[in-house]
Amino acid sequence: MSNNPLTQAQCEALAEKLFPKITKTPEYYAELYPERNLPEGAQVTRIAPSPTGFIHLGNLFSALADERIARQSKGVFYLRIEDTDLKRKVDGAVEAVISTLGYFGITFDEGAETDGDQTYGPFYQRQRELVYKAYVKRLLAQGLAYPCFCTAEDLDEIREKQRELKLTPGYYGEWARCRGLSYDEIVKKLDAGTPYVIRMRSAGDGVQKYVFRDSIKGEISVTANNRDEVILKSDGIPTYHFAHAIDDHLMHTTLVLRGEEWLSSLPIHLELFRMLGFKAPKYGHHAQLMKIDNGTKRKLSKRKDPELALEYYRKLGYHPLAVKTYLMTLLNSNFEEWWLKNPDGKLEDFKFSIGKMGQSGALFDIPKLDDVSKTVISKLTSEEFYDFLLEWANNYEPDFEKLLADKEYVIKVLDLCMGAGKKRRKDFVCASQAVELLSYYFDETFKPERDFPLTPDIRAKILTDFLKTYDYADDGQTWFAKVKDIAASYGFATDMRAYKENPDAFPGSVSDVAEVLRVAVTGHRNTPDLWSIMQLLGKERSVARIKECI
RNA sequence: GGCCCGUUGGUCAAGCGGCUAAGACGCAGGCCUCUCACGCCUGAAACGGGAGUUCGAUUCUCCCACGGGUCACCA
Repeated sequence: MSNNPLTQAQCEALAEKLFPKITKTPEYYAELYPERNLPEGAQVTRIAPSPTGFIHLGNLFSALADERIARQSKGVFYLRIEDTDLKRKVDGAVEAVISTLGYFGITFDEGAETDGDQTYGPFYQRQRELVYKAYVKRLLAQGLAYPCFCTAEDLDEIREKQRELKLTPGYYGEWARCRGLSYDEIVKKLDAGTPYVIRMRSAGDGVQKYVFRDSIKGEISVTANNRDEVILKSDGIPTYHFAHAIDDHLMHTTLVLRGEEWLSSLPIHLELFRMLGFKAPKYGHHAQLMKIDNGTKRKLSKRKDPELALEYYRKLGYHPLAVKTYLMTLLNSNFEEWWLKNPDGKLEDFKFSIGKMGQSGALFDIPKLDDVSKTVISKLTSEEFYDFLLEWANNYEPDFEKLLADKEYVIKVLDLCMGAGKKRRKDFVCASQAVELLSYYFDETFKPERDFPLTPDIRAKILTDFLKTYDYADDGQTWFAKVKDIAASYGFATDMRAYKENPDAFPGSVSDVAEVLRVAVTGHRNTPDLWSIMQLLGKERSVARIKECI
């Protein structure tokens, strides 16, 4: 007990004076939350967001890793709500966390608002106040914690002085004024009703270094903590540090995965675990997601980057599996290779390992997301993609939802647009983009750009010629033969190879003729097979659209 | 500023003392009996800098630079 001016008896008296109503002991809680009965090697992981109402990519990123590790090892993955800061609390935030993560297929075995096992609950930190206090009381009795009466101004003053002296700022050593308070002084302040916090009495010197083994980063050098960190705030609620130690011990978390911004407070946590007589969990600190801004890499920011919010992707209609898959490529460097080899493999089949998690901050790359997304969607059946579009439209695009009402027709359209068998097309990136891509299949959204090749008069002639021989009953080959005939009648090349070898020998080619038709019918220059489209649209509509262009 | 983490093509990255330094996205070019998409082929493109250890450093050590993080009664 480093320079504690109080005697053992005084410590105990103080603990009792401060927390007379706390009668449950650490032993009681140890029994209440027994060791989990899990198979060998099972990992217990968790995500512990604070209910600020903002769920971002980083949350999903770690949740994905936590979930994989737990499920893969037949362990437990739970949700704990860190609502110790009432200033940041937002109503409905917990529901938002669950629903948003749920959208991306993340579910919990236990935790807040789940119907899983409640043995280790409650999972809201606010509701665990008495648990924390039992441990605070014990620490007090052991002389490992003490009340501190410093005001915010006092602390500012201390920091200011330290800054002048070029010392490390913080409440430690001789700067920890209240650390040396006598029993009488403490009692006097307490009786006067002076507000206080409880601080841990650090035994570290802030100098000694030791090597810590991080599950992701490997060996890292840490300096022993020497700060008398606040463990219980003046409102009687613990700080993150303390709640983390208590909860993760009592809930028997085996692996804590968190952002590397926590690395600097690791010494505090380690000391806390030691002080409390707990075995510390394994830690894995992962790098942050970054973005490129004005040529420099920086952390994704809540205020400046809408793409940080998960809601952003949901709104744009990215398929949840696409976002997950992309995140997985960032999460585990060997995932992509595996995915290429196992194109039909499910995410769950991939053997995820924390050791393969990246060391440095990955840049979130939308083009790459889009590519992954196209692939993911191309693996969906038309039916599945239809259901996805429908659900999205139902939430975000009511007009589009109306168009989807004719399911039979839309499925046929999707069949065409997605291609069949091995020849899958990869046109679709997300639902909002699909609305654009599909626009010409519906009269309501058909807005032709009419960007024709060739001159207006020749184009009109081609269209007129086409209508003369057009027969809806023709099969694709017959149809195309007729298109070729038209091309030939204008002296256009009908053999594309010959045309490409000597383009100047012809005034145009069959591709120009097809293009004129394509633009007339769809309003676009790039579409899937035109004959099929016309079959789908039906004779009336196709002919009408062509006539309109003559 | 102190402390901590990081630095391989534009991006994500493999690499773990000896390699023509993988692969993916993107980009450029080409091929695929009408465009596009798909697919395939080809190409351009990288070890931040400086010392040291070593027969030999992308890989190990140190220094520097740069990037990031953190120093709250926020998590």
